[in-house]
Formats: sequence, C-alpha cells, structure tokens
Amino acid sequence: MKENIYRTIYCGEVTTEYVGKELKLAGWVNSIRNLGGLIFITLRDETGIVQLISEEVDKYINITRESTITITGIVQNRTKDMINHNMKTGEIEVLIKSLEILGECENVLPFEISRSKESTEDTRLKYRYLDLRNEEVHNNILFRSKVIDFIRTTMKSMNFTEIQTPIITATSPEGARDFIVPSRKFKGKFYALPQAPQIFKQLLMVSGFNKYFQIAPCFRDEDPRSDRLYGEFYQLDFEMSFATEEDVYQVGQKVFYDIFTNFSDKEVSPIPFKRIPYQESILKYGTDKPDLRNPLEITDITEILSKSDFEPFKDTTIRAIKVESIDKPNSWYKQMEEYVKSIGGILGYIKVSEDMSFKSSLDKFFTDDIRNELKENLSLQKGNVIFIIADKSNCAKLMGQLRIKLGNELNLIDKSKYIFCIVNDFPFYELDEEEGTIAFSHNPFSMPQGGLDALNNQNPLDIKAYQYDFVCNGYEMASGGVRNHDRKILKKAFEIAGYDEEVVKAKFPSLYEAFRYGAPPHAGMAPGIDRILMLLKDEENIREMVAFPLSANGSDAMMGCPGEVFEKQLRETHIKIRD
RNA sequence: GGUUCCGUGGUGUAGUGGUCUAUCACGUCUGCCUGUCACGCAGAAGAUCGCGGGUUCAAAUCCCGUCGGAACCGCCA
Repeated sequence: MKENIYRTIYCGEVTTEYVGKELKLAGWVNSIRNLGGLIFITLRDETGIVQLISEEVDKYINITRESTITITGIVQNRTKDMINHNMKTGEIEVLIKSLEILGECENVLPFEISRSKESTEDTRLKYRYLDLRNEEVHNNILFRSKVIDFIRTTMKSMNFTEIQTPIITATSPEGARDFIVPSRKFKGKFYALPQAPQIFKQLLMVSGFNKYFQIAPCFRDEDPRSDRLYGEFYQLDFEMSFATEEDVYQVGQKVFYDIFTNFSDKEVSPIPFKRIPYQESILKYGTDKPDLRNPLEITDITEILSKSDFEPFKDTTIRAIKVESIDKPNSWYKQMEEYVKSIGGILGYIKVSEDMSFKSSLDKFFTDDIRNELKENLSLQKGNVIFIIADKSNCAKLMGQLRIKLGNELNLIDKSKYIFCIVNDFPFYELDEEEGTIAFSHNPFSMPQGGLDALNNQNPLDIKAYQYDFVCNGYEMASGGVRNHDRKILKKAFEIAGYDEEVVKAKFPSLYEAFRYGAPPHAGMAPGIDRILMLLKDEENIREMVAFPLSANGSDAMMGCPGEVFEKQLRETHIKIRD
C-alpha cells in the first residue's frame, strides 16, 4: 500500500530494518500497560501486533482499549533481555512521537476480544463486528476468501466459465421452502430467491455453454443444524454439457482432493474415491453419508436369527455390528442400551467368551446351528462383542446411529484423515408411505438409469437414478446427477409419479420448453462451500465460517432482522398482514 | 411441529433448600509503580440470580407457566 495520512507500514511488518526510522502506524489498541513512569501500548491491525512505548504517560492515560489510533514514532531496538520471542515484532518497539485517536472505544466491551469465542453465540452475533476482531474468528474469514480464490482458479484451469444467474427469480415447486419476495408491479405475484441455480445452469447447457460454474448463493427457508446454515449458503455449482457421471466424478474428485490437500495437513483419501452404491451404504453404514473413518460395519443377520424362537426376532429385520474387543464395565453396556432406547430401538448384545461360548441374555433362544452360523457369518473370535438391533421398519437407521455412537465411545475414529467416498445409484423413485403412491425420491431432474426403456419395463422402485453424493467423514459434501434432458423420458418419469404432461409444463415451464430445441446431455454437481470450510477448520459449527450468519433461530440481532417494513412498502407490494 | 439441555454483575463461571448480605477469573474505576508484554501491588464499584406464579418457616436452588438461547428429530427436490 502507498503510504497515506494514517500509516506508512502495517503493524506486523515493522522489523529491525526500520530501526531509527520514523514511521506511521494505525490500528486498534490491543492492550495498555501503564507502569507509572512508562507506558506500553500494543497496536493491532490485520497483519499483527507491535508494541508502542512512551514515557509521557499522562498524554495517553485516557486511551481505551480497542480504540483506533494513528501514531507517528521512531522504531528502536529492544535490548537483548527485553526481546519478546512470542511476538513477530518482538525485537523492536516504536517510541511514540505523536498519537491521534481516530475512533474511540467504550471502556466496557460486550466481551473480551481475545476470548470472544467463549461468549454465547447470540452475544457474539449481536456484536459480530467485535467478534470478528478475534484473531481466530477473523482468520476463518480470511481463510474462506483464500479457499474461494483457489476454487475459482481450479475451475477456470479446467476451462469452466463463471456465470452469474439471477437472485430474483421464480418460486420452485419442489424441494425446500422458498424465500418469497412480493412484486410491486404485478399485484398478487411473487418472486422467489433461488434454492439453487439448478434450472438456470441447465438452461445454460441448452445455450451451448460447455462448462459452467458459479460460487452460488442458495436460499432455503428450512430449519438449520450445526452443520447446516439457515437462510443462505454457498455452493460451488457446476455443470457440463455432453458429459457423463464419470466426467463429473473426475472434476469433483480433483476439486475436493486439491482443496483438502492444499488447505489442510490431514491425510486425504487418494483419487479415485471409493464408490458405494446407495443400497450398500444403507446396509453397511446405516446412512447415505457414511463416515469411513469408522471401521465398524453393519451385517444383516435376519436370516440367521429369524430361526430363533425369540418372539422379537420374528418377521423383522435384524442387523449386527461386530466390535473386535471392548474393555468397558457393565454400566457402559447399560448406557448403550439406554442410548438405543432413546433413539427408538432395543439393543441386544453378545460377548464371545474365551471358549467361544456366548455370554448374552439372548443365548438361551439360540440353537447350536444359529450359534455356528453367527460365528461363521461374522467371523467371530474370542473377545468379540456383537451388538444387535431388530426393527421392522427402521433397522438400518438405528444401526447407523449405533455405529456412530460405538465409533465415538470406543475411540475408533481416526481424526487425522479426510476419507471421501462417492455414494451413487440412488433410487429414482420411492414409496410415499402415507399415500402409498410412487414419488420421486431425489429430484425429478435426474436421469433414470436405463432411460425410457427402464421406465417402461422395470418396477419403478427398482430403477436407479444417475444421482450421486460426495461424502467426507460423515458429511454430505456435494450432490449431483446426470440430468434428464429428454422430453419423452421426462414425461414418462412424471407419469409414473402420477403427474400428466401439464404438470411438468406447469412446474418446470422453462426447462420443458427449452428441451424442445436441442438439449445436450448434461451433468453436474454442487459442493457446499461452507461445509468444506467447516471441515477444513475442524469447526463444529458451520456459522464459524461465515462473516455474518443468521443465528440458529433464523434471526439477526445485529441487523434487527427479520423486521417490520414501512406501511408504504406494504401498500406498494399489495400486502396485508393477517392477524 | 416434536424431544432434550441451558439461562447468576459487562464476559465466562461457582453455587442443587438454611447468615447467599451470592464464589472465582477477566474486564471497569481509583491510587501506587520506568521495562512491561496474561505487567504487578493496594482498594472500589458493578447482579431485580431471564420473567410470572406456586410449594416451604426459608427458594438462585424444588414445582408449574412463560420468554430467550442451543443441540437433535421432523424438514432440507
């Protein structure tokens, strides 16, 4: 930076080479140490902290911490015994010649800047501008900027074109709750903020843009979680024409691998990432977003245990997790039983003794055949413990949660790794349990595997979609698919879900119309940027990675949002608030 | 919408029925201090214990309600 009236150099850049020189510094008063006849002030800017010194204590007695100041001073060496090795600028200090207060700070802060992360989140967010002065919080946002730069460079190096799509657009009939915006010019009509640039990116493919990407804001009015932002979040949205699932995997793998190896010291799973069909993932891990750092796997033992006389094992699904060995008191097993109860299941367990007999309350219901089949099927060894849940409708999910719980309890998770996988072959349709009808299980845009032929001839519930997720350490990192660009297949796909062509036209007028005019086969996906950042920084809360996030309840105390609008605005947009 | 947990000076906390007239640390204020860097020392101020009701001789503490916050489930094509 060229020097200006406030500073000639940044705080963190003052080194011994400036000794004897006069310079100007500006920043925040980090601390004040008044020794009576001598005063130390540490000055902070984004680059670091430098110590100022003066013997004219009275002149600076009224300065408050966190005020902004500009000073002129002479850089001087510290004597050897005064050097602070914990400070980048610890070899020097700046003798103040003059000091001007630029922005005074109240003497009582809502929280100590250096300890802001210890405050409750609502206090931090109300004073987010102060929270963001905290070095760690501040660095997360700088980090975010660097990662996004890197993403942009990576995408451009692969010849993707960055294109902005509208923020003010139409409501979408499927998916999440929209944020809607009333129209002034069209009474009774509404715009909506996009849940994703999905339709637009597909239209760009029809327009002949070969590879598109965007660091895209997405808006969804759905309740948040600690790993999911309320309101708005960012995706690296990309799409390619004349492309297959395989082409998208190549880009996705490169993007994730490069980002994670560049911005973290942890070990990243090498390309190609492991691929797991959806059904296998549900069976083995009890979820479609498995944490592969957890070595435990789920085995279906329905066939074996249904032979038992035990009534709860009749006409149900029974699955097991084998743990090599466990050194825990009986009270721990009690806790596990309580845990499973709390998520809605009943836990049984079998300890395999030294003589390979079973120690379990279930054992009395087993025949020798059952015991032997279990031993063989699960490759049981002495010392093993198997955990069993039988549940008619929810076994996979309960086992999935138990698998995570056991992984954590038994310390089986290797936290030094990022293990990626691609979960693919999602089912195209699923049974709507309430209605008993067939519904799209993911999104109606994706291409059914087997195309029209499959739709015509296969049981709809057996049809798989070209639909895939990238998963890392138990988090869904990206979701994508090969899109359905063929009107005939679209029409048929909707027909099976119980909609006629008019519904397709009504729901997706732009796409359905555009596909009349020569659409290329296309495919893409959208990694969640905030979640990538969260994983890279090992943050438990995704809001730590956003400069000004909405709080978990969807409000912003700093901005007073959501808030009321002026009567005039309501009138102009033809809105009447109902009681 | 459901479940669980939490709410004590500016901040973070201690306290689970009895001198609580509420603990400690940081911060703030006053005084002393010329080598600090988490400066030190001496002193001071600062709390309707979220709010309302109840139980009790007695409530920060137990109960009910309410408000606020968080996590999880639902939801997130």
